[in-house]
Amino acid sequence: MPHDPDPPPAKKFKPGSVFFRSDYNKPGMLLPRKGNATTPIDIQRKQLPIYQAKPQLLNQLRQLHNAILIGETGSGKTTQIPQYLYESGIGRQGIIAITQPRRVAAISLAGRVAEEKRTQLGKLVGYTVRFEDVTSWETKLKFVTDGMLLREAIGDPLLLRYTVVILDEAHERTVHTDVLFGVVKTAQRRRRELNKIPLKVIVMSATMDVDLFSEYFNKSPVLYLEGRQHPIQIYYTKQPQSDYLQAALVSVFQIHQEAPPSHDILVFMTGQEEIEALARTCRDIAKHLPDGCGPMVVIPLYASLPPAQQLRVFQPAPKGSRKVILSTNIAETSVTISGIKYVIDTGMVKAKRFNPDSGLEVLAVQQVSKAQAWQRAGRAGREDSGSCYRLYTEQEFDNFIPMTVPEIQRCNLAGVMLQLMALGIPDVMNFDFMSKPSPEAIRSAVEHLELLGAVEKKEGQVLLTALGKKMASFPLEPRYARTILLSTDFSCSEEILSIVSLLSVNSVLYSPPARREEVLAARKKFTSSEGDHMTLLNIYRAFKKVSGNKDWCRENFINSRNMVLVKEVQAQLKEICLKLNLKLESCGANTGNIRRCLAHGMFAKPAYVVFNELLQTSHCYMRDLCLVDADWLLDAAPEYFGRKLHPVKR
DNA sequence: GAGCACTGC
Repeated sequence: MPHDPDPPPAKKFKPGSVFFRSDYNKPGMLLPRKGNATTPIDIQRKQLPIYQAKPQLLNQLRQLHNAILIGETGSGKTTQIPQYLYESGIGRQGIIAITQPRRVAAISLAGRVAEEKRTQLGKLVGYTVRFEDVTSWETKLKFVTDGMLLREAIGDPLLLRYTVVILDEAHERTVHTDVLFGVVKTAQRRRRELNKIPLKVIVMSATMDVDLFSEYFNKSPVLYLEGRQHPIQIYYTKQPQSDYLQAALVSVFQIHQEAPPSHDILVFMTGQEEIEALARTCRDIAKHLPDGCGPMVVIPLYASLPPAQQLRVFQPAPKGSRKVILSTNIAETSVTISGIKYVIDTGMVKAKRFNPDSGLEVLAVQQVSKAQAWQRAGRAGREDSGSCYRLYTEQEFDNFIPMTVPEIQRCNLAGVMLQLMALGIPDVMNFDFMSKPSPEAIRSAVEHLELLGAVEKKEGQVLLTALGKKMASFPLEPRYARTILLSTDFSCSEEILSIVSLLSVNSVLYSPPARREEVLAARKKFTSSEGDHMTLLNIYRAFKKVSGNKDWCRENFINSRNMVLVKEVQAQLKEICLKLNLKLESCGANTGNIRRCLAHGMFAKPAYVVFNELLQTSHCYMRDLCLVDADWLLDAAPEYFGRKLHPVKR
């Protein structure tokens, strides 16, 4: 069956990685249709594919309590459906919420819809994300991150302010979306039982595999919307590739030698190190290309890159040059780059898993799912038709798992379980998850919460303690929340608030490997013999002393963006502490108190150090260590350490 | 002496 009707752009560079063609036959595709920036906004709205379906769509949505909506990128579903509902009076008694997994999406979508409604953002149309609430009493269409709506549900489990909740990007299956599924389903049922205004739930997905959604929401009907995705030609390798990096390199230069220079290439890879290595190799080879082959601009893209360098992916390459972007899966959803004509998919991704027995997190390279491979391919067809070169055979693709395992089945559930309890869910052990986590993962999470004193078991029931209730009010991992709550006992709440803020954002340290010596020299100034936490605290204090000066950050290899985030988190945590009447005080030079407090909050592993993270990559790592005394640990959790340190012989 | 995908409250 496989044949080779249309060989790849070139095979001059190195034979052996020839692709053959397969038809891109995902449903719901339209031929290219160009948008027009000068078209008035209400005409633009009517040109969207969804506009044709508006009457039937509203008819259906008016009657249904639940609906699943499949719409591809460009269908206009996210911006139009909330407006259609509002304009036709559906859900007028309350607010229509549209959830998004990402902050930027919530913010920009709200901006777009406000513009279409010709109103000021924050009036009829608004958004709520962490640290930012642009809504008012007038707001009827509210874009919100799923995590934010979940937090809101702790104060109002029936979501009574809302008449419609639209869960967008549901196919991504973030932990927050998954928990929300259960929360809205419960709220719907309870509101019916209590004779309150009904809650309409619309689940929106960009992929076809929605049986689970439909099944979960009482076999609710599935509605289809045409998108504006352009055709994408898929190519597979004829033979399995033993070295996907080598295969990627060959493919980049094959395309480079044949395709017009204005056609940019996006390569999906797994991480910073291999991206930087391949970038160097590409640049070296590009210097020695035959005549007639244009120059190449190679741009790495991954999340830990400083913002200024991330922005380079949006700059067009100089005329006659080709842009080649080497990216992690950040370009799958979070960063959208225009002008991509070719996608090269290595078929690999780095993903985190959690082992509930050992408490060990594993970050490892693995194969992508089919859904993820389609998502990657789709990045080539955003403005025009494109091509996707898969560095694996069609048989290999057939053996990929259909969908990425939902995050809720891969992560530490301690925070999720605590949140469910705070929501007043009666039987958390048997919560109605759409995709159930393993019983071990649930049990391990509840045990962890028990050790932290957040829950207690009574007559087979798991109950939230007063401490647990306070812990749930912090937007933090439970152990961090507990550490803060304990800090008043050690008179060091000021310091602990700073340290927990530092630990709860991505690293504030920026360490370009090429400048290793300089980095070490700069860091030395802040290093504390008492451990990483104290070092971080030193850095934070120095940062505040210079009022967050950006030059200072650059000179000291500090990531200023993350540092600003630390400040915002710290302010938020402080506010919560004040609401809980927690005394804020500093321990001054008595740093032993800080470490003692850390030991009490984060004791969950071997004695003598407490750590921030236990992670397995090529080796097993403990990150962010802090020296503690063994008897502090025994003092913190006598039962736990009595068992772990002196195992009973049988 | 080597290292860490991506979000979010």
